Amino acid sequence: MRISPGTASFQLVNEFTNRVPAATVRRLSLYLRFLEDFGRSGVTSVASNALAERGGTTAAQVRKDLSYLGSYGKRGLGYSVEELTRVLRTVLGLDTVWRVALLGAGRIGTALFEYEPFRRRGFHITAVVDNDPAKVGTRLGHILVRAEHEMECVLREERIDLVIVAVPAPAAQGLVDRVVAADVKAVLNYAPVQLHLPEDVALRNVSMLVELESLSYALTRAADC
Amino acid sequence: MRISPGTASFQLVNEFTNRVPAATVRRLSLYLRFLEDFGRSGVTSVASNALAERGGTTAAQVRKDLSYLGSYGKRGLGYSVEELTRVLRTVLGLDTVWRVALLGAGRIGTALFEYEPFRRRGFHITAVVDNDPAKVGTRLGHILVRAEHEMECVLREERIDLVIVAVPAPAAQGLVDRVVAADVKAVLNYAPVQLHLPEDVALRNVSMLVELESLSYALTRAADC
DNA sequence: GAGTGTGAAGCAGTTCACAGCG
DNA sequence: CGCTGTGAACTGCTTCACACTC
Repeated sequence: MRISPGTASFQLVNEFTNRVPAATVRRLSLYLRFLEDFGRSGVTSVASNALAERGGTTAAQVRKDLSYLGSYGKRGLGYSVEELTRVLRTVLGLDTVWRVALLGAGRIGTALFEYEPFRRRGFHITAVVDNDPAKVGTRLGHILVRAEHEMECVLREERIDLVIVAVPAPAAQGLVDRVVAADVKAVLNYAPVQLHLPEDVALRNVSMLVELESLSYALTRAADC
Repeated sequence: MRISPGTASFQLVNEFTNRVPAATVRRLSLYLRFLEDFGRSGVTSVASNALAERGGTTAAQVRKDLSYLGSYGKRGLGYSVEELTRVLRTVLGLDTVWRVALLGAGRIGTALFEYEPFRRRGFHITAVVDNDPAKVGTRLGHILVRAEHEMECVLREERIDLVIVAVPAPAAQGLVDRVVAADVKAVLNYAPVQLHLPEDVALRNVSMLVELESLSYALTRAADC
């Protein structure tokens, strides 16, 4: 039930990485960010309540979350910043470089393309596709914008792992159908539509409007109490 | 237990709008989008399973969600597209114009500023603040970019309801502290930090990285099974 | 003593199943 | 007969509390 603790190049066993609740996975992302900050400021050991305070949760939550990965804490002391950073990177799959294609080079697409932290985390946008003839052939950074009808070729040539959808809503479903056919297994969707795709393709939706509207709901509620 | 159904300008009673689960609120946003689509294509009545199919949930979920708002369905028939659209707009607080300030006119800020759907939904960005002297005094669309030190004035003058934070991570907390002091009650945070603010201020975080990293986790899991 | 790891309890959101109405 | 509305069962996440270890 315990991963050999002293191993330098440890291997995460399936039993642990299996069945980590989705809510926990999202928090692991945050913890990793905090750990990196702590590391930069020279902290070597961190307790669950420090992570909790930083992330707006409780210490119990942090410990439970981390316990899904194994036993990396030292009782009476906390967690080694360096070790835990390494573990989280591995669990989240951030040891690899992921090859990402950006579909849609409009406002949002361009902003995403230029968003530094993606690259720092190993998400390399190595292909950009757009259907606007005025854009095809131009460059985003040093990446050539390719025509939409070439997408299948591009996905194959660049061995794309993951696709970011930043095209207008009506175009999105048709495009991801082709993406799925080209055997890509992960889609990050910024288009304001609900995409339908097979079970084995991972999908996350980022909706700018949903968040704003939930704030609007909160404001309305606050107003009449 | 029932809101008088025939009233043209109906009023939503507190008992209903109270305690709608957050998860439901987010789905209501989606349903509203679908209803507007249905409306545009001339559909006048829609059943729970149609909404469910469109939104990737189940019919039971849709009915449960809508039941928090009252009884707007007709048994054997479904929901009136027009009526339900109206109800959702009201519940989500989209009958009002919300006055929004954008903090940070960088890549993300600019992209958000130019994102059309915000305005269509009644979120009007009426102020932009940045601390880069090169940007202050220029215009984003027809909005003058103001200096960061003027923020309090701007928030007051423009009677801002809601703030979008799109500044670099290190600047974010200091800025929202001032925003909170200026009595703004809602914050949409795009900066990659966990913000700490009083209970009575609504906060939503949009993290580009968290979503990508949860996909990365999913890809890693998929690979070794 | 300080702080982890974890069963068990508690809570919230989802799904089921069916009575009830149009 | 079709489809809603909803208590009841269920599932899964969070919190608690405490034994355990460094």
